[in-house]
Amino acid sequence: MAPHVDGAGTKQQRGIETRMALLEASGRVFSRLTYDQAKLKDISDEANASQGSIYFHFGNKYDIAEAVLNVQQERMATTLEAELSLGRTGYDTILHMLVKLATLMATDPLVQAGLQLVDSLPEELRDRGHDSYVRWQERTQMLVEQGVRDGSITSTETPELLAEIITALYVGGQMMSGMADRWTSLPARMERSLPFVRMLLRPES
Amino acid sequence: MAPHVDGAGTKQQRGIETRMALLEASGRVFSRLTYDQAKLKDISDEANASQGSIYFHFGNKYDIAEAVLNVQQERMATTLEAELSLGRTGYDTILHMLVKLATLMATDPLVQAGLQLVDSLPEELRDRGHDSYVRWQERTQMLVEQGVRDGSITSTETPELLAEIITALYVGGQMMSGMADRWTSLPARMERSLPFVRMLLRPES
Amino acid sequence: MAPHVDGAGTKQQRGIETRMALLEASGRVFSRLTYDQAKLKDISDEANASQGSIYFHFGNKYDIAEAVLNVQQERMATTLEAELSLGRTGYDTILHMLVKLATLMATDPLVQAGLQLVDSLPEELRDRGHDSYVRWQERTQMLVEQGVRDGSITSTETPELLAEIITALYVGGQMMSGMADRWTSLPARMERSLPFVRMLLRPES
Amino acid sequence: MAPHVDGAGTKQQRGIETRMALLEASGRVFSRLTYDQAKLKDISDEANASQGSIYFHFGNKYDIAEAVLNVQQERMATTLEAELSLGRTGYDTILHMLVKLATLMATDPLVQAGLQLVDSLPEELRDRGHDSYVRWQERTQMLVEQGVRDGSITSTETPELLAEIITALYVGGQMMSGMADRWTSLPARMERSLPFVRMLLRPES
DNA sequence: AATGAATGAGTTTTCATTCAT
DNA sequence: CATGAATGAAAACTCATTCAT
Repeated sequence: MAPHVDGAGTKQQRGIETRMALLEASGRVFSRLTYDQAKLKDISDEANASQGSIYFHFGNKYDIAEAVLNVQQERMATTLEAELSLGRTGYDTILHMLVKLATLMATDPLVQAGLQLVDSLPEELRDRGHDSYVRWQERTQMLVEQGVRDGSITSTETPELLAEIITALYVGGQMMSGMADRWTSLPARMERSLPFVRMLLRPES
Repeated sequence: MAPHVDGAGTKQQRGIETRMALLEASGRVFSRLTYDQAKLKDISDEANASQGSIYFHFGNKYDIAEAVLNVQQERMATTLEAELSLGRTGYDTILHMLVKLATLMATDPLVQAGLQLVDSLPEELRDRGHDSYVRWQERTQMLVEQGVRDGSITSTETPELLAEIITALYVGGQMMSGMADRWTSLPARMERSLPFVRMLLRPES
Repeated sequence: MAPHVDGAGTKQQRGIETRMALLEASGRVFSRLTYDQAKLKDISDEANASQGSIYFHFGNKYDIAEAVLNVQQERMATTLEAELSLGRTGYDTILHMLVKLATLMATDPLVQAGLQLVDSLPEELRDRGHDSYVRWQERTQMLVEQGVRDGSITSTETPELLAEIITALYVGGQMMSGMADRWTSLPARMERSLPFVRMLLRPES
Repeated sequence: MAPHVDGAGTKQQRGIETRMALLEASGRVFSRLTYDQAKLKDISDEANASQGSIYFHFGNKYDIAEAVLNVQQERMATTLEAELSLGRTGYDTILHMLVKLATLMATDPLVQAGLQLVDSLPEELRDRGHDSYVRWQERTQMLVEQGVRDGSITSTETPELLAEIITALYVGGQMMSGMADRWTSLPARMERSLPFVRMLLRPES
């Protein structure tokens, strides 16, 4: 069974390496260019492989973009999971989460590719990208609710509204720093935002 | 000499109408699709005109996208100017500006097209789009400084930081509502954010 | 509306000419080569047109093959209709029909293309080609039945069987002469077969 | 030296099995698809072998198609030889031959593959396929001549014409039943045709 | 012998742009 | 001014063939 039918179909060491090289090359290319601007030749050149190898490993352009999106979502989910598993208060988790995600975005080209890709994808995939933003806000809302329960969050606003504001703040910061310097400045920017997130969640203090 | 060279030439009635129809059709098409996804045929069909007419009126694809971007920036600038000319305090101006821009984005397809277009454009134009976000933040910063001078803003944070936060909040909200329902919900969303902007600018109150 | 959406969409004289040139070029090419062996470049070269023009007029390879098939079926149907409308006996009509179709196949490259194309087409289209053979046998059966009614056919075999035999004889002759000399010999071959068809339909005489 | 060069070399058991599996898989695949539609991957998958193995055993695509053609012609020749060696009259041999070949075609996928393959092959091979139809007609003519000599055939038509008619009838039947149900119905169809072949060869009776 | 991986030439398709009327 | 037609260069995709293990 050809690898592109099932990511785990790869049988030989060399195949695994090429597949990964292609994926990382895609990350670098898609983090600079839109789906349509990026040519398969750009990717295969960047990976020092042939154009045919993309077909062998991923099937077509759409599918390699999807693979990139999957990796991005996995890595972000993993980062999130790691924060959630530490047993901290809702409040602490939110603040740490913002910083950790910012750092991930600032350093991981595959994650950046996912971010950049979202709004240039063919319809179906773009919707998948949008969904991930919605789920992100939902996750934030759950953390706010947890924070209210554990007393670490004292705001009397609804968790829904607080999550909406925090998400907007985060997403906006991500956009602005993406435009400015390809997310390099995102962690610093996020640090600067934290006092306001605190003010939002614990207004009295 | 062709209209696209001679911006204010001897346009006849029919020509003006076609040009406008094409521009508005571009707005509708580009607000749904990226620069590359949108085909000139989509636009000419949407405008009930021929593909050739686009070349007569705009020169090429790049130029019609640029025209859309120009219209968007004009309309946003006009809206802004209108708010600035009312002689209100910096604080009031900022709040009103946020709401007015949200309403504009929610209703004007050409403005939406500009928003959607930004991150799928060829390099040079994309940079122009990015610049407009930077100028927006600068404008906000100036308004904050004005608010500090006129006493309507009492925060002790630097105007630069305040402007950064407000801009991120706005941009993030715009992204989220664009994804959710093509900006329909943006005005309502912005209203919900205002209390936080107040808290930001006048923390004691 | 682009011509390839609707064959009748062509609006200008030049367009009509190019479309026809492409169709006839397709006939010549497809009568020599299978669907896959024939390259679009062969067709556009043969028609002295650009490859893009095929896209403009027909949309894609599949559709130009379908257009060829349609023309073949039309021309054969027209020939058939002409014979049927003469008000002859069933017996006479069958004999004349065989000869007329043989002549058509021997002379019309587009009809030949249809014949040659049938068994190298993508699945769906191939089935359409097969259907036309089935309908042909049905038509023959109807003529036999008519001949029995009008007394011109005296065989006591079932019309179904007679039609099956005649059709096989015809189809086999068409195959053999197609292989031998691209259908040039088909009319002569058909003439040689007629006595046997007579013997079949009027055994006593 | 590789098997495909050394037809009778030191094949090991495993090699023989793989080669045969590939050949039979080719039969199944080529009986459904044209030369170009059939991909080597289809064949190796069908044989549960690797693509590479085809090259070891057959050299290339052209050669595996040729091997299929060879097997088809061998099997048909063998069937024919068996009938010829029974010392029957020309008349009896012809009738039995038609039935036996029909049965072979109805049951042997490799023979079916040869039939289907003929008119989609690259030029040179296709000609070989066509030749086999010509030789078939010649063989039939020889049998008619034999029948005339041994008195089992009483028609006064020339053996050439009789052979032409019988071959056309056979080939046509084969085409029609191939289209209808992949040759399943061919033996029954042939049985139905026999009375007419009799009428052809012995008109008085 | 066999396999999975890799290659690259060939083909179709796409579509911005140009052209003739 | 406008249109439909035509073009050709650029891409994606396909897949027979070769390669390394």
